[in-house]
Parts: sequence; C-alpha cells; structure tokens
Amino acid sequence: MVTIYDVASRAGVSAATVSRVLNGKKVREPYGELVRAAAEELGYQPSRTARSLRLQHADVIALIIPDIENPFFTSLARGVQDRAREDGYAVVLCNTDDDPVREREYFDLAVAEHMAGALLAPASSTSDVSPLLKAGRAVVAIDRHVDQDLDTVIMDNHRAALDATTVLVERGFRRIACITGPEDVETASQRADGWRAATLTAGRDPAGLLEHGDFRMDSGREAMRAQLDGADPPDAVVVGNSLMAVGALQAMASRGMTPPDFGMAVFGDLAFAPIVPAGIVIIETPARELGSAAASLLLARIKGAEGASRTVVVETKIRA
Amino acid sequence: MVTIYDVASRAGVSAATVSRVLNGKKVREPYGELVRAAAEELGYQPSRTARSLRLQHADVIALIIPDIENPFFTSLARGVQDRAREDGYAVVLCNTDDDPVREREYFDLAVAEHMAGALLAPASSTSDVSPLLKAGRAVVAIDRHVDQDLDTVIMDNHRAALDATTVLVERGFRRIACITGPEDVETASQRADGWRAATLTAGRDPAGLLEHGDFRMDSGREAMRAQLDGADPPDAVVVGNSLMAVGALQAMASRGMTPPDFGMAVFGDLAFAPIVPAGIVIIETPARELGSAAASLLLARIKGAEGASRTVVVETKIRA
DNA sequence: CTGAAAGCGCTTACAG
DNA sequence: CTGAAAGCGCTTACAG
Repeated sequence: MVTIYDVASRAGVSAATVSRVLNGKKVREPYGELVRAAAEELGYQPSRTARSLRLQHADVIALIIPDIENPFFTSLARGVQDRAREDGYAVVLCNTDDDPVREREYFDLAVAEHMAGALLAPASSTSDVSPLLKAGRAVVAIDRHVDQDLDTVIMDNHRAALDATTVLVERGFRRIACITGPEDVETASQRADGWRAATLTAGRDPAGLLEHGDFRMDSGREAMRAQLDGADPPDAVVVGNSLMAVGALQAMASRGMTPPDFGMAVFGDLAFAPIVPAGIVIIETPARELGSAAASLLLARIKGAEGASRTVVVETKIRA
Repeated sequence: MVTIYDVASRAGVSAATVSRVLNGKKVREPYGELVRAAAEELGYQPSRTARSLRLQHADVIALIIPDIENPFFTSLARGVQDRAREDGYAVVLCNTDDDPVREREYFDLAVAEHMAGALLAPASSTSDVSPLLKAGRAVVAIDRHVDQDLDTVIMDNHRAALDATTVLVERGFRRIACITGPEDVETASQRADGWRAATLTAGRDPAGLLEHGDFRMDSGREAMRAQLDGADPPDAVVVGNSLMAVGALQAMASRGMTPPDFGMAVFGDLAFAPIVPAGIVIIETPARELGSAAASLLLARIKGAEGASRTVVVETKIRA
C-alpha cells in the first residue's frame, strides 16, 4: 500500500504538507504541484480508515431499512445514495427484516465503525436510537416517527389519502372501501384517517369499509375478498401500498371485476405490472425524494447544524 | 467514546489482555470474567476503525451493481447480505448506473476503506479490476465474466433458455421468437444461443425470429411489436428478462393476444404483476443464491483460500 | 500467561 | 508557511 510518506518523500516534502495539499489547504508553490504529481504517479489513495480514526469520524452513513426487496425502499435507497455521493459519503445498507434485534446490531455497528450518522426507516415506533445519540451520531427518521425527538422526513399520508378518495367520489363511486396497513403503524392509520375524512365530507358512512392488512400482497387479496363477499360490497377501494393493491386486483379479477368499472386508488405505482387496468388513481409516493431529503438533513447535522428537530414533509402527487 | 483502556483500567488489567479476551484468546481466570464484566458495564464497543487500521483489513465487503432499482439485483443483494452477516461482515452497496467511471470510483473507495474484498456485477466485460487486485483485495464477478482471471458466479443461461424453449415446442407452438438483451452482453447471447439450439433441435428455422433489446421495459414492447407486425409472425416468444416481458405482454395485449394462447417463456418472475396471464413458462433466476454463492467464494478467498479461479454455476429452475 | 511498547496511516496543534 | 511529533484505538511480537 502506498502511504502518505511515500508521496512525501517522492515530492521532497513532509507528510504534513502532503496532507495539507490533498485536503485543499493553501501551500506555497511549487509544493502543491510536486505533491499532486507524486500522488498521481504513485496512484496514491489516502487511507480512509486512518483518516477516520484520526478524525473520529468516517465519511460513511448507515441506511437502516426493514426490507431491501420492497421497491419503495430501494427507490428510497437510490435517493439517499445519490445525495450522499455528492458530498463524498458512502452508504452502508442495513437490512433489518423488521427485527428490532438486528436493528440494534446495526446501531452498534454504526458506532463501532465511526459512521457519521444513520438514516432509519424504523421497524417500530419504539425503536431506541439512544446508542447512536449517546455516541454523538446524527440520526434522521424516515417514513415514520420514532418515540424520540429526531429530525424526521415523512410524506403527508393524510392529505394524499384524502385527495385520492375525493377523486373517486367525484368520479361517482358511492361506497369506497379502504385497505390500509397494520393498526399500530403510523403511516397506515394516517392513510385510513384521510380516507375517512373524505368519506365523511362526502356525506357517506365509512362503517364496515376499513380493512387492515400488513402491506404484503396476500393481505391485500384477503382484505379485498372480505369486502367483496360482504353483505353490502363497495364499488371502489383505496389501497395503502402497491403490493396490497396487486393482491386486491387479483381478488377483483377472480370475481370478474376490474377498474375503471370498479374504482381504485393506490399508494405507490405499479411499475412492474404488465397490464395495468385503466383508470386507477395513483398516489405517487416520492421515495427517492424522501431519501434525498433525509440525506440532506443528516448531512447538515453532520456538518454541525444546530437547533431543534425538524420534520420535513415531502409532497405527494396524484396521477388520476 | 469508551476505549479499550477504559475497560482495562476498570478490570485492573492491561489493554492487551482486554484485546485477547474479546478476541477469544485464552487467558487465566478471573481475568476473562473481569474483562467481560467491565466491557458489559461500560457498554464497550470496540472501534472497528482502529482494528481495521491495525490489521490492514476491514470486515467489510463492497457489492458493486449496475442498478439497485432492478429487482434482480436487490434479491442478489439480499443473498449477499445474509451470507456476509453470518461471518460478521458488513456490506457496502455501490450503485454504478452502468457507468464505468463510477465503477472505478468504487474500486478506489474499496481500497481506501481497507475493505476485504468486492463483489462485482460488471457494467461491462471490459471492467478493469486491477486496482483491487493490485491492492491485494479479493474480487468475485457475478452474473457475467470480466476479461480477467477471476472467481465468477453465473447461471447456466444457455441450458435454461434451451429447456424453456423446449417446453414451448412440446406445447405445440410452431414459430417461437426470442427477445434477448444487447448483442455484446454475455448473458444475452447465451440465452439467445439456448433458444436457437432448441429451435434447431426441433427442426425449425430460427431466421428472423431474434430480437435484441436492452433489458428495459420499452425495448421489450418494441421488439414484440416488430415481431407481431412482421410478415410471418410468431405464435410464441422467449423473453430474456422480466422487464422486457412486461413490455412484450403490453404489445401483445394491444393486439388482443395473451398467454396461454400465445406462448411465452420468461427469465425471472413477474412477482409484482397484479394479473399474470396463465401458462407463462417462468425460468426462475436464482438471484439470492447467486448472491450467497458469490459471497461464500469471496469470504473463502478473504480467509486465504488459494488456487486457480473457479466458476460456480447456480441452478435455474423452470416453472411451467 | 501478561504487560509495555511499537506501529497501522492519517491530521493538526505547536514550534520555528 | 512548513515540519516534527503526538495521538486516534486497536493488535501482537517481544520480553519477562
């Protein structure tokens, strides 16, 4: 491995001068030129490890997410990575499978690796990030709040669900059901609340039209089936994410129903669907923006931004 | 930050002894107990940065892929991560967007961070991994070969395409087209070759039935359109990945065709499709297995495995 | 077996 | 402005 001393002796200067040149501090010519030439010729790569140890701070951030195979989180990761790269930070992807134990292991890893900070899409609102906070690392919550005072980046789930439901009302649907996520998940209940508000505003009764799934495909199918087989079935549905929407469409299809005759609004797109029935209202979940906004907040904190925790709300768009 | 010296003084021993205990070397009791208790009480997390600098070796591997938003690569990443975690290695995800410049930057990063090795799904067969090799880092190629002597993990694209095509022949389809990836991509041409071999074995003429796309949705649609609008259109098609298959299905649908009447075989599943027409032959691409096999090879090399480069071929399965 | 000490490759306060 | 030296937190060859 070529070290800073190799460059120094080749350029005929001290290691301190090499360090200064390579970190953009002013030096007298021709030292700058000599150092740059020597570094180039030797193919010098400064050791980020040594640098991190010295500075007690690595240009690395952790992105801790529940499920790397969920397209929402991969887009989010994409947004984080692009933003981090701009500032020269590397991103370590940590997959928790919604397991609090694994989440905790990654907190410890982030500390042990001297990572500058962590972005957390929490497995649960009770996730305890104090190991990170105690070690002085910046933390930003994404998509959901945690029970601690943290910078947070979310979308306006209530508003989006309300608007999408209103579009269905305006299209003349009479009984609009809602399939959302687990009761104890913030984003799920916000979406249900938005749907309920729009329903009440339209003078309809939401009773019996709300289903809780688990954001996976099968639960969407089950929930839709339950609604369709009920005594007074709906003529439209608002679905809390795209995987459950896929399941719901399957349940509809097995009963010969399909949009646009049956109304539908969905959080997230159906990008990988070969055949998307027309007339589905898409609530675009801005996963990439969520990621890049969170990364921006985190990087600002890392660079020393002070002040109370902020919550950034990223815009959703309705494509109808 | 609590250091090894804090633990040492609390336990009344030297830092060397703490290090030995925590690294599983034998020490006389009650030192072991004292050290473990002190570490526990202080919530000691050894600095992986200091350790890496000292050992010239970090328990971190880079996973360098062209596109994190492609489900094939996310499944692969999942496989890598699970396998790496077993051995206590962290995975840094590096997204190249098929850009050789970014790929090269990540090679340098891997060296600068003292990473133990890299897993590379190469942007091109001309990717030059010598910066890694020169620095003594282990490298394994995934999905495609590179023009260097490297451990490689691939699937048997030729065999899989041949078998899938044969299933279509047995189902009575007469003119079976093939939509594969770019001509200069190894996996794409292997798939085309398998299709061609099966076609010839069945006594059919493959002329005019091969299309090259770019593994994205639009190119699948275009290619299918071109075939369907030709003078002598096919009655079946083998498609080189799932995104192009989605496009192909769209083109078929716009002409009122759909499986199972129109024959179809696809590399990769259609997991996110709400409505998958019946009778599609699925060639299961074992992305997770590819990832875990590659990680295993890499970890073995990191631990010092010697010998000539190996190529591991992961099994594909046909679901018909 | 245990401890004192050196050294991994950087950065920066300090002296000149 | 530049250089010598200390120190970040570990591990391990060496001496005892």
